[in-house]
Amino acid sequence: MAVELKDLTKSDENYSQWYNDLVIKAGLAENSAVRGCMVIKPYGYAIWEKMQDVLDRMFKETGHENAYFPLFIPKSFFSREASHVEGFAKECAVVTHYRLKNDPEGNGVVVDPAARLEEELIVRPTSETIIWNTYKNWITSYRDLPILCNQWANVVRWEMRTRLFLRTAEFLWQEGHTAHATAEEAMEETERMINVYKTFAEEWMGVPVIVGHKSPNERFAGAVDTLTIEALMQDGKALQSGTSHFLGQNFAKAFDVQYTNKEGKQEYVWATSWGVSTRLMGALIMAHSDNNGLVLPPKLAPIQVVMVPIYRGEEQRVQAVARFEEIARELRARGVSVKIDGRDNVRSGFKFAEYELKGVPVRLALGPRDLENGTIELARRDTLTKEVISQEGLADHIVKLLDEIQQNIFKKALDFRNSMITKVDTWEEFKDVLNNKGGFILAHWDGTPETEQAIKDATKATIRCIPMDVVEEEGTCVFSGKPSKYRVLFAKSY
RNA sequence: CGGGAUGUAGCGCAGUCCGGUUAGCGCACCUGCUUUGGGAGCAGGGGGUCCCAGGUUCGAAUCCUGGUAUCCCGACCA
Repeated sequence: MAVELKDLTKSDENYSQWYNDLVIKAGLAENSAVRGCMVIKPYGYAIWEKMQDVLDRMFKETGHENAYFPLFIPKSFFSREASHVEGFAKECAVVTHYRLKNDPEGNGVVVDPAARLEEELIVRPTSETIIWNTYKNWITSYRDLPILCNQWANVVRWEMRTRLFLRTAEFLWQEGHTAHATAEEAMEETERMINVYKTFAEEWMGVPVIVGHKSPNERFAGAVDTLTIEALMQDGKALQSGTSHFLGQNFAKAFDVQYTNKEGKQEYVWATSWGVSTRLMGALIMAHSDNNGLVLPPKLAPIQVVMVPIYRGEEQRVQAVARFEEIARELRARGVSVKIDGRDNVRSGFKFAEYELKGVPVRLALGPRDLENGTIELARRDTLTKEVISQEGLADHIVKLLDEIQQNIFKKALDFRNSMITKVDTWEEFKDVLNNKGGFILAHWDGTPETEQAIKDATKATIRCIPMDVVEEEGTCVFSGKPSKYRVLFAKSY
């Protein structure tokens, strides 16, 4: 069971190996027999479940309901919205047959050629098409609007190269799909949901994000406008962590979804869609982890406090565990999730290292000395500090401490992120910062897709977003020298 | 689909150039004893289609031919 993490040398290509190593060794996930697909292990899934719980609650608080739509989408649906199919067609898994049969030559089973589907089915890469095909039947009058649905599901995008959590062929996510009577209402919804994501990322994951509009090049296929939250990882690369799209009337027109307004006139419905995925797990890991492993924010940690008894002989072990049981009861009564690790077949030092690797925020150790003195050893994962304190008032202390850790983790990530936003005004500076410092770059851009593409070709950096709080400012494009009205956010990204 | 590399025990690797005992090492696993306030020590033990197929040879993990799988770098992307 002994696992050792390679030393993390940030900002070079070792980081991705280190990340991979960490995900596997911390027991979050591993590669599966199917190329590009991932097995999420119980510990990783427990974190995802917590994320789901919180998000689901936030969606419901903003008026949404859950529903479920089919995994398979008839191929013809994809032809309806031209730019949508262009964005997704290349990476879809296609079902062509519905039956296997025994190989006449005796080599196991083969696809039965007689069982060819008349129309192929696409395994959903996203559900706009099947959902809008359904909404058509749900909507006839303004009284039917708005429709505010969310779906928790898996989707498949046949990516060429995959990375655990960040990009897998199949991934878990939620996708909200809403239908509105007016453009204003749909735009409000688009903004509302990106702000839900921002709140979740910052207050629960402890990951600061920048909210903004995607440039046309980076926009979702089929959207009129895409809002994004962009996070910064410790190696200086950006990670798109959630998106919310204003779809205009594109899908309503493609699927002929009209409603009768108060004046008795037929109008097309306005749409939004928004989603976050298990990629958030990647963001969580890469935003906070250190050389000892994961650092989980208390609000999402499956285990918030772990207790490790120190003992010599069975009698001492039982005593320590018994005292831990009492403390655990007090903590659980305060809503803290606790694990007592009374295993006798690994040593305490091993357990310390193991829970650090797994990112448990607080660790308590209790031995004969403590039992005698009424003290206990408390270690913080975020600062890697430990202190011996009195058992008096321990539960209340820990509740406060968990809160403090949550804030500290966020602050640390925020300070780092802020230190990695650089304003540049020349192309030389741009390249220099990108190569030697990394992080976000605020620079003027002439607003053309051609320039954006040229910058990408030259440096691999893309426009992550045009920040919401952008300030109007006269300037010249860092690449083309043409006039620009504001700075946009560039970075290399995952 | 282009460029590069690698397939040897559950994992990580050495051995391959230069063919030659019974294929080896670290971790993990099993047994026993001693240990236990930061990843224990000693002793013993189990586990192999050396990726697959064919060829050369007295003899192949090693050489040759073909296949196949995986990984990395590009293009694609939440």
